[in-house]
Amino acid sequence: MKPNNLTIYNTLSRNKETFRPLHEGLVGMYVCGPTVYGDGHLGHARPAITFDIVQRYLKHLGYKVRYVRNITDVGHLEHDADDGEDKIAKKARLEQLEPMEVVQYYLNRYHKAMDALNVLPPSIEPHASGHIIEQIEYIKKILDSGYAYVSDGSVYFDVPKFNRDYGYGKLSGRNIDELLATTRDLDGQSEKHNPADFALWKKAAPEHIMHWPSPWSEGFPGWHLECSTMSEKYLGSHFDIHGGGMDLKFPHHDCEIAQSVAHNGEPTVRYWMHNNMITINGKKMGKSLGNFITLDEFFTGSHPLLTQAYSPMTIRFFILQAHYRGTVDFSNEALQGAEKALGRMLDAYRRLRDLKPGADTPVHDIAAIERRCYEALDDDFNTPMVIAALFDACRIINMIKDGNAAASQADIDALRSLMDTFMVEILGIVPDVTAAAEADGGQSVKPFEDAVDLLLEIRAGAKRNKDWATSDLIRNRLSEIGFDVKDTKDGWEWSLKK
RNA sequence: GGUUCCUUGGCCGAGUGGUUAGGCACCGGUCUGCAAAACCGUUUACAGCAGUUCGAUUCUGCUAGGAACCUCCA
Repeated sequence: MKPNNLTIYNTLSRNKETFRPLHEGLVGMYVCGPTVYGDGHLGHARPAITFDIVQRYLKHLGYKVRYVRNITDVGHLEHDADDGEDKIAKKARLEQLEPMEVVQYYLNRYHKAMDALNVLPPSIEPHASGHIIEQIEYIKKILDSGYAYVSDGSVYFDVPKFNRDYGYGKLSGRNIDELLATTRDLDGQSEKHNPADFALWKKAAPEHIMHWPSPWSEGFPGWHLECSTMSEKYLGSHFDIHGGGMDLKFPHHDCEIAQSVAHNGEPTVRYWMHNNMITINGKKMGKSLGNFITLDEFFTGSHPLLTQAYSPMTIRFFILQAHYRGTVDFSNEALQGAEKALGRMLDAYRRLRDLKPGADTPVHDIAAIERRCYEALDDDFNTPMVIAALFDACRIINMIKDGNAAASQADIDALRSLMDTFMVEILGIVPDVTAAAEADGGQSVKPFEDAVDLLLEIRAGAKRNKDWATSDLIRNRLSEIGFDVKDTKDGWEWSLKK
């Protein structure tokens, strides 16, 4: 374990708190994952990347992290909740597919997008549909404790009773009395004792195709239950971090707290973390708003709002340039700025490879930059400050490369270690790789890279002879083919054009 | 209406009661056969009003504008 002073902003206390795990050296973390009934969009990238950083940094500090991120494949009701039809079932019928086939299709695509964004997989990715038995057992315990009731084959959580005993809505700061006063009684909710009560188990309507047997009815679990059930199953009745989007604070997470407390008698989560939303032109992206852009559309540029394609790493870098608790607004101008900034950082990282020492003793205070990186991460994962510090390192790298600054071997080693640790390992920023290069670890492209170097060697010879025609011909032709060629003090460097 | 929160320079985006965030863009310079890159330098800030303070962008109040949640959504 490295000594650390990590602080985390706890949504529940509304304060930054020193992080101390429940069990020495171990961290349990649960994050609300995607509902896989459609393509992953920008909104999915934010929490995935936010908690990817949390996972990576905790691991870097030496913790053994069990990171659970669920897959919601049952239980979320459609907007027109009157017919009680499951979201996934509805989409499935639309496409004439088996529901689980829809789930698998979109889950595969989700994983592919996460890989492209260099989001590490969670330790466990449990499906709600695979934990129906556990959820039924969970409901039984809540019924036993007296905080739920059965009504016409469905089971509802008794919110007023829970509120009297423990207080409901603490996370979102909601006042239950006002909630009750402002919630209208809707048709079809008459089986509830109170409009604020939420379903733990819902009897399936005849046309509902995803349903399971239970002691109360043929039906499906309520939409808050899976997270309480699966987090307890894999992390225990008390665990460290629970994350998700801010939009989930209410009702989802407040309901989770209610369920867990009714089930165990006390809260289960120690640190609640919520990432903020992504907006497009100042408005939240939403399925109902119709302004959402899928990740694939970003990667290919195929959306009317996009003037060009943006690589997965550009998206990741852009998100990390803002703090996770702030909103971030997407615009082409901002994205293009991020793309250039990322290129600058990756260029410097590449130059690190063949940096030559020109001094015997260290001349740069790389340790100070490292300190700034740790302080930033310890301060509730302040990734923008880490990036700012790394850019200072990039400037030093460029100066050494250009011969504008001396450096010792120790300096160069420190810079390499710094960039490898913070840029690559913790921020997860790496060059985008092509599918071909990825397939065999770069073996197949090596000969082509050597061929480009050969051409540039010939060009260097032409330059020595002041044969500018040949020199420019090679550079121009390579440019047409798709390479950027830059001359340096003692040679050249090239890269594929963006 | 209720709850929570935001408003920083051309753009994005940190942060702080008094000291350069960083990136992109722009401008000037150095370097270069040219180009690109790189480096150096300059310029543009803290929504408005009032208060607390020796001093506020940073604390308090009010005003204006905006957002999320309260209903499926990351």
